[in-house]
Amino acid sequence: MPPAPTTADVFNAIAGPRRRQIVELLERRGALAVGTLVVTLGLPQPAVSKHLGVLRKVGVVAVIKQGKQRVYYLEAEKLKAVHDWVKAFEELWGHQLDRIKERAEHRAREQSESPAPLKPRKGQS
Amino acid sequence: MPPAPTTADVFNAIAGPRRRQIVELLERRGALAVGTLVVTLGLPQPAVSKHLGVLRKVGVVAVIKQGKQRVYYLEAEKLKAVHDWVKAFEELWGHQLDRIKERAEHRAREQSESPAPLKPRKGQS
DNA sequence: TTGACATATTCCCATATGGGAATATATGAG
DNA sequence: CTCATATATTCCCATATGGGAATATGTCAA
Repeated sequence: MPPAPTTADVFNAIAGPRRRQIVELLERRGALAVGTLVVTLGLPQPAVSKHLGVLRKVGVVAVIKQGKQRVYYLEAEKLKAVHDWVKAFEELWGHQLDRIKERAEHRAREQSESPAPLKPRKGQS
Repeated sequence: MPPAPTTADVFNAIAGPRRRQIVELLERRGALAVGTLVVTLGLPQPAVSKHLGVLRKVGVVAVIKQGKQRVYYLEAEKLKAVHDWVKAFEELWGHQLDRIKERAEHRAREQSESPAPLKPRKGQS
């Protein structure tokens, strides 16, 4: 039973710094062949190809075959999902945090659930 | 040599769906004790505590000791980093993508670097 | 003190990951 | 066809990860 498929979504794709670097490069320089990324990142070519594979699988980048080269470019709409998700918390970081702490202390009164998944220790004597 | 410390930043923290779920819950319901999260997520308590540990380590959540309970709340400013990063690509998903593809094909002319990290195959005769 | 409750920590295991090394595939040149 | 270039794929290894199970820590009540 796969309760939570961790991988293969946009959030996971941009979790790695290297992959974020690639995305930034593709944004600043428009569209780049693998070889250019290899030189720029200073990574071995297979590593770059694998990162590009992850980004491509989730649709953050796409490829054009240009002769023997593969030119990668950004598909920025896929990043919009991330943008939208974080945007939901935008209003929060405008408010002073102390209020949040107060709210935490206030609402803590209501926290008294009995988590069923807790197994009894071993049966008392 | 750690060329790129993959872990322990905000991007990595929200990469897991479970952790994103926790963040969403804390936003919608304000501040929650671990037990509440355990019940809501249907995860065993240790798992929840570990996820909270990851989020806390990067500062996305914080804790208040409330009696025996630990009440967690959001520190939304940490999410701002993600917001800012994605925002840099905001303008891109407003433009039609065909132009980007054209641009890719256009710029592909300039892609002719010689990746040094490529080892010669076996030495030609 | 002891005991119950709430949470954290540790150990274990299966899987995913990044990068290195080697090899395979594809495409163009001749 | 063969060869070289450009990239992708595979194998391997060390490390990280999520979740289960068990245990430890902390805090309150009596």
